[in-house]
Amino acid sequence: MTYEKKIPVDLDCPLRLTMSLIESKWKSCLLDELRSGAEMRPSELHKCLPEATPRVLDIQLKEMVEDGLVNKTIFPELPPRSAYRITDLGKSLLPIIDSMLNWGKEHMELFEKKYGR
Amino acid sequence: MTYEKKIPVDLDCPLRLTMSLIESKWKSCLLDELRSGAEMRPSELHKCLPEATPRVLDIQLKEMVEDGLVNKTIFPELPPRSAYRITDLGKSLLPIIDSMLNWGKEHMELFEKKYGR
DNA sequence: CAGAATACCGAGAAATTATTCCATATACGA
DNA sequence: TCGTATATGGAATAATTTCTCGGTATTCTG
Repeated sequence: MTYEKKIPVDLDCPLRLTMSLIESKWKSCLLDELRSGAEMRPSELHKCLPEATPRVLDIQLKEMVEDGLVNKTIFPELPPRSAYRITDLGKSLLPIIDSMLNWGKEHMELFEKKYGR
Repeated sequence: MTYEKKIPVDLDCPLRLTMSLIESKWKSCLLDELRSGAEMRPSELHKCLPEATPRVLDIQLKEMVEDGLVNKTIFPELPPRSAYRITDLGKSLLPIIDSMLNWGKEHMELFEKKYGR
């Protein structure tokens, strides 16, 4: 496979373990999009995160399936159809995603002033 | 400079903003080490995080200073001495660090079983 | 005096991540 | 029939991040 993580997650330190599961560019956003527990199709997720290419979403979702954060269902139909759904393990990360989302909202203005636009 | 972030932080989405501040490999660990508010010297931080090279700690601390998460004091002495201290802004990230630390502790065993040691 | 410790930084190599482009196969609508 | 949508993934490239090595300068210890 072209994309294969050498060390899937970091087992040396609890903080690094958690970070290594979500630090890729779009994983936290994907968990946020999937938070309701509803099934979402790849094309739907791409519409929610248009800045990400379908390719990178595909790769990161695959890793998240492997790590147990989301499930994937493939419907044997044509045209092809598949769907992702957050698992209980993935849901247990949502409080962390929430706190990052809130922190970001509270401090966005500060960083816009500092770096920004 | 050799190491310069092209886009310092991600201003497009609150979640990405927060992530972009802490997603580098050692930043969350550095915040954790500095949490008490005490000053810590670079060599001291390296002793706490021996897996990281002094070089990468230096680079990531510099970015954290720029982002306002830590302060740096340089003492005009020889041999050279400097020290880092977490800022109020940095402290406001500690609840997030805590929740990641706790999640990691709770699920470490699961991932050790899964990906082995 | 030789060597370690101190902080820092440049340069290049290596590793990791992300992007871009192309190809597969099929059904549906214009 | 042609174009679009669908999901997926190979391959090459680009971008980013981290690692390794070496060099600066000075003090202190053995």
